[in-house]
Amino acid sequence: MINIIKIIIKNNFNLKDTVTCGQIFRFTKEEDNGFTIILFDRVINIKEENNELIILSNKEENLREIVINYFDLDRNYELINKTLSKYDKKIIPIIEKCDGFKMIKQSSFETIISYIISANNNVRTITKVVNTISENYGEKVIFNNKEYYLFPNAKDLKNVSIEDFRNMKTGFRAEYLVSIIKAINEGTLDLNDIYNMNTEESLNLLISYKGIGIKVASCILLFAYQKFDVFPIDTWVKKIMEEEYNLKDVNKIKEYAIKNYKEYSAIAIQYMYHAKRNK
DNA sequence: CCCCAGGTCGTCA
DNA sequence: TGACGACATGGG
Repeated sequence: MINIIKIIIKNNFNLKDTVTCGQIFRFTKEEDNGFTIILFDRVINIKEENNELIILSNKEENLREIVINYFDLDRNYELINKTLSKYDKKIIPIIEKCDGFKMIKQSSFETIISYIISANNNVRTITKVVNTISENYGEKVIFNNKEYYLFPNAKDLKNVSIEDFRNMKTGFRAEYLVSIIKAINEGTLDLNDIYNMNTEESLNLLISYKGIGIKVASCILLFAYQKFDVFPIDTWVKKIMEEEYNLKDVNKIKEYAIKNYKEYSAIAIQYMYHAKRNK
């Protein structure tokens, strides 16, 4: 039988907002307010209870470490939030709405594929497409007597054609997916190299691939590589920055973020996104 | 039939 | 460099 792992929550942790805010796409909300999430090589069920996280998984190996790492539970967000509010008083109510919010550390390959699909798309559709790809090419996992499918790795997608991707409703992004999957399988692109690169180098590398522009590259570096000095400015962030700060132009927003949010600009922008999109 | 969604590409000046 | 239309798909 499956063992239960319990993790005591030391700092604030808002499981619901962290999971549902649009960082990740492969989860389901359960009736008991817990979540079932597919991450890396396993499926977990997680819920909050009496200041503890209760976790079940189909795979116990390193489960505690993997969950703590995935939800970034050891990072001091109090300090980050203090830094953000230091030069910008207007962001304080936004930060308060994001209390307990963590930046999830995702699989690099899954993040790249998901965020190429995210271009000019909405969260619901992205979720549907990413799940379809997983169901067709990912490893099947049984958990709680239900079938789940892991996100496929690059080798699993080696022979998937543009037409195949089109049939999975990726739209015009199909050729971009095929192209970068080929680069990874041929070894011209090694996703692990990016961990050792600085932000500018890694941005330049990523945007050299078709389908990855500055916004998608920023999301990849934020969500998979924990580079916080990027600017994932999407339509929602543009809206809130125009309403609250009277900043229309993307470059003006960047300028403001560099000046006021320093090395944590991406987290500030993520807070803005969350505050605006999730009302 | 319109507009919009975690934008990017190619083209033209 | 900067502006601008096209691009697949689904929902409001």
